[in-house]
Amino acid sequence: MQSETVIRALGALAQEHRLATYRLLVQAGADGMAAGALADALGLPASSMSFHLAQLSHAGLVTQRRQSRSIIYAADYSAMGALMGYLTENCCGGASCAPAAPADERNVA
Amino acid sequence: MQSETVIRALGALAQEHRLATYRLLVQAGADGMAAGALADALGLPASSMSFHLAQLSHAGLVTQRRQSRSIIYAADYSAMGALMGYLTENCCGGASCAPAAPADERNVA
DNA sequence: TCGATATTTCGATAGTTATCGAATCATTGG
DNA sequence: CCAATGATTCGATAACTATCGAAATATCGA
Repeated sequence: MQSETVIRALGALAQEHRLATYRLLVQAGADGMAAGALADALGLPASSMSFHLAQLSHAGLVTQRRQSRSIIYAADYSAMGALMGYLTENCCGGASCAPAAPADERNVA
Repeated sequence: MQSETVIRALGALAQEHRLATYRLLVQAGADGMAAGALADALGLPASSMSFHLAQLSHAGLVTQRRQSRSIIYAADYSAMGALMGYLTENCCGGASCAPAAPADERNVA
């Protein structure tokens, strides 16, 4: 994982509505949730929700698929796993302050 | 860990210079590095470096101590550990996509 | 105390990000 | 094919963030 990718992922999660969105999608699991359902749940106008979903999507944190008129978003766990791996590798110099992640994709940004 | 704290930490790391700074501090370990040394290493003017260090500090990711004329910054691993814990708890609904963290500070943002 | 060194604070400016209504696009049911 | 529904794109605006020089603050050595 490259630092630019990491920065995009961190930046995507570093916003109230997007962090809440991501958490809802994690809870929803593989079924995911439609953009409109997310907007309702968070009390956001559709255009704002769409803006935030685009950020999460661009950061690779969520996937999208169309189901009839709705677009269903779902959390992409592998991206979060990669992010966790990067943070772990770059925290405590790999000796790990929190035991986690694969540990052989060592990365010098 | 509260979501506001999480957002601040994520936001602090979601910036090229600050991520690089944090990585240098992780490598430096407990000895830490002086603000000026960090500025030199990253090729940033002192005032910009100071700005970024303040963000990291405000997010609780680094500690600071004065040593004579210099101010030494060091990575605070516990904050990163807490962040990792939060992300893990809120990723895969705690079932963990990347096995990590304490796991009993369950948190509903 | 004075001058030099290390850092932070201030202030101006440029760039980025968030917000949200209106317009547009895509899909479905009748 | 048309109206309705679900979502995105556009455009304007407000808010926040980054940058960096100059000025201010703290510490040390002579």
